[in-house]
Amino acid sequence: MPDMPTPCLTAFEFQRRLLDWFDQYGRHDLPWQSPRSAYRVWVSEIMLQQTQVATVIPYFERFMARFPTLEALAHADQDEVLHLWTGLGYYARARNLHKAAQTALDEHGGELPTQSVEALTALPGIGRSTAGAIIAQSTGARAAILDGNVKRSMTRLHAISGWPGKPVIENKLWALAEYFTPDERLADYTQAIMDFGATLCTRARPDCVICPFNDVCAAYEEGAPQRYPESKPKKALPTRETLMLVLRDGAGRVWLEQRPPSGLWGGLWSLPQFDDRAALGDWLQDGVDSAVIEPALPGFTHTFSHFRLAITPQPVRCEGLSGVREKGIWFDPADPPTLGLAAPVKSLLAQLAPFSLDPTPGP
DNA sequence: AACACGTGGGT
DNA sequence: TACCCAAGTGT
Repeated sequence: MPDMPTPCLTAFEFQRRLLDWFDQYGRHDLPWQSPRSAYRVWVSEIMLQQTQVATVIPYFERFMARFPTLEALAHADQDEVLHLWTGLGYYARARNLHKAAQTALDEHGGELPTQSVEALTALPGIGRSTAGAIIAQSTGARAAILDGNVKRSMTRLHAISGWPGKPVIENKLWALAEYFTPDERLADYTQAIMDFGATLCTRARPDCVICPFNDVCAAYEEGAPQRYPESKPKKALPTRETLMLVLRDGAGRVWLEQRPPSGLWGGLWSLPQFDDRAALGDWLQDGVDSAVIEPALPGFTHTFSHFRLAITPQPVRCEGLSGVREKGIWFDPADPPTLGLAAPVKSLLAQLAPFSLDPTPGP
């Protein structure tokens, strides 16, 4: 292990203190802990990527009720998988999960290949850390994880400067994570190190007074544990402007189209989108004779991590639209289909429900 | 290496 | 309020 900082404790002593703390204060009743299976742990770990436990729990319960086994998931339509992911975000996780289930069914006898980190990371959506978490929790074999909790804990215990996302820093953190990983009680240790970061060594207000490592923590010694980990370098937030139309037929149904299989909201169903008004003009001339564009809904913007999306919804009254575009559906807002919808689109449609084509003079 | 990828919670 | 960021991975 080149480049490993001097550990704050021997691996054995670190494990003893952490597991003692976990036995008393750790979380022992998370939904994926009982019953514990490779499939359930896998699904939970995918959902938990960049997503907090409290957010995941209801999604996990619904997902397991509908897809109790890897085989059930593999046989499902992607539309239904994305439907259960609606609102959770990072939809590539759902597409990759679905694809990986099919691969496991076809090439691994219907089981997750938990024999090695390499076998697991060959599946889409499973990286080094997620592979370690699955192996440790479902088989008990020795495997390390390096999630945000471990990164925060390790940078503090060893006063490691620099943004942990930087490869040189990340390598040091992986070396420490591997070093501290025990040979026994792997499931407990893995849960313990995450619980420690999530509930004690928290980002804004770590509870150092009751921390089992406060006598060896370099950041605590410096008097400012919250200084670690250092922040990601910030960049300007671009705004993407786009035009999304709300098209309604005589029955008040809304026209939805499936987005491309990758990229933003990949595979989800959404309103027809146009880069600019010129593209819209072409499209309307293409098949709609009597379209009337009238502003009715307020401008809509949604802020993402890396950009702002400005949507300009405008209802279009038209006749005989079906056939204009090949792949789309007329969607009744009062009768939700089992299709994936992005959260802002779902919200927008919900606001649309009482809307009708009755002549409603604007203000 | 740097960026894309969602959403909701915390301060 | 306006950031920051959470059980990361893929390109």
